[in-house]
Amino acid sequence: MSTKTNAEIAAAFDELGDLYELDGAVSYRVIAYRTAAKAVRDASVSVMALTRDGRVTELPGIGKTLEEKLHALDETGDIPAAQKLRAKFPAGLIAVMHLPGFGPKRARLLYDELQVDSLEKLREAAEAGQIRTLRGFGAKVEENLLRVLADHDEGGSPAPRILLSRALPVAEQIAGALRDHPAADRVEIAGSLRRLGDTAKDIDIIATASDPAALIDRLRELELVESVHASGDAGARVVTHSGMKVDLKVVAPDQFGNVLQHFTGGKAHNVQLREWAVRRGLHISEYGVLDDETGETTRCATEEGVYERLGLPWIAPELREGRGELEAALKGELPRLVELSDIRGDLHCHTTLSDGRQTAEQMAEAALARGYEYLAITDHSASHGFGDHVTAEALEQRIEEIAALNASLDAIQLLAGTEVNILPDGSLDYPDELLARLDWVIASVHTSFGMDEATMTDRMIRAIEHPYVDAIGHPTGRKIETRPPYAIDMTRVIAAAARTGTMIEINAAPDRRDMNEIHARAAAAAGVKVLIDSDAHSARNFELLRYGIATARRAWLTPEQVANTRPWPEFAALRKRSKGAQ
DNA sequence: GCCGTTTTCGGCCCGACTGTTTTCAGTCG
Repeated sequence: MSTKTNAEIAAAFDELGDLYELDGAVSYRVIAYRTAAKAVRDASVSVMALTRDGRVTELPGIGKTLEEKLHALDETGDIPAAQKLRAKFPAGLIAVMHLPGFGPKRARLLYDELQVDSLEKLREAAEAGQIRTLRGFGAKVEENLLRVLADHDEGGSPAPRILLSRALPVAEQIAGALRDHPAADRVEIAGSLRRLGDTAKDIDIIATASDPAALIDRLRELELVESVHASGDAGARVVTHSGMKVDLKVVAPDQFGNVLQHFTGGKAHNVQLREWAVRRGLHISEYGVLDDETGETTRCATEEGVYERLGLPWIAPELREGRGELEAALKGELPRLVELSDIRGDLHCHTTLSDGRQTAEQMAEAALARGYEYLAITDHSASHGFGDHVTAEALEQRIEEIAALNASLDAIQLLAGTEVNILPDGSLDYPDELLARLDWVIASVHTSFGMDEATMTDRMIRAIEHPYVDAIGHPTGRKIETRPPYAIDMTRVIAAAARTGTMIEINAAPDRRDMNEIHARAAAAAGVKVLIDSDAHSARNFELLRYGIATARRAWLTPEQVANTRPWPEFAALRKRSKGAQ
């Protein structure tokens, strides 16, 4: 039997949490399973490997009982308690429980009283007017339910998430417009947008103003606003023409810090922060910090003030995911996170030779304008498969062109490179003699995504072991909105990269951000030098590096752990080909 | 079910909203 992935284990714990909830278990037990599921999902190493090593209880939220369940999952592929409860509750009941406005209590009552065990049965009961007869239910619930079920039928996606690169520029534009208003004092973006996650649900803005009504009016009148859904003394909710919800809250200056902290989240971070505070006799909310001893609530004008009141240093929003940041803050071990200004070169971009829009010279000039010290030109290789392939002969000619360009450009080092395809068997589609003549080789998978995990992982590791492969590009192949990652064991990939001195890229293209923050954190911890690359297909695309930086920061990466923060001579020596030569 | 700068037992985040209620339960973020 194959080893369960962290995602599969997390799903098993979530399912068991749902089943226990239906079974009426004390809520804290249910919460414990959900917490454990998150800890597993966020773990940067294989949880099953930890289990076999007897070290899994080192993960926060995993104790003796869950350790036993992990052993069962490993040995039998299932958890006995889950099997028992699945026999007790039909699967359709869990779907009922997850409907908006419904939960375990309501689902259970419907099951016990009306034998509702599926969405179809639920609809029948609602249409027959049976639901309003139940205690705690009424006509309103029944009406809302029928509406929810109708949405469900139309494949109604509940509040689609928006890619960060679409939401953030809009949020920044709105925040900028508000800041420019004379009534504005402080204006900040909050929510998952401020934490720079892959996607956001909506745009949250927190502000203070000398004249709140005037600032709220300013928002309502912005050209990009399509409609106003709610508006009052304390804020407004509007929707943009592009369909994004925008929430503006105007608050008193002396509690701006509390509100910004509260609405920045994330959920797990805030829960942990509040639990931690309770143990010290403090209670945190968006309104302030209440001290049990004095009965007084402290309001904070700044976010720093909130953390300081708790005896903690300010924590960067990108770290606020409940992944150990409180413990690190307490010990004074928060990382100095990598910043855009630390980056000295880009090791992955395309030109008109393959599918890019600008020439190598234009790309070099754009990189120079960004202050880069080096740039690798990495067009697609011989079998790219989309009509943009670069033959071996063309690449040989390109090497000469780059040499000539380098002679004419003093301030930047150009690298003659390639983004070479990793073929299904793990071999590369240029001869070794040609790869040896290049300054830089990044290898990526662009075809045959459907193979099984072991085969795909072996394929990738064969490329990693190739002496002329300096780095692996977008290692899981995911496209956030359109394509899941192919099956690959990143634990093995990272181990192979660490062993061979192969770098792994964080591809900054905002629909990729691949590797993701979990893998990037694991890679750095394993000693892999991480790259942050734009994969630019035009000079303008260099701007997208900020999204790679965001992923790196969410992965807790320091400049030291990112290879392309180094000056050129140091970076040059870090390449596998340089090490091999010495 | 987890966990300990009070605790190995007895706690376990905070507030808003909705719809049902006549003081609250359930759900949500």
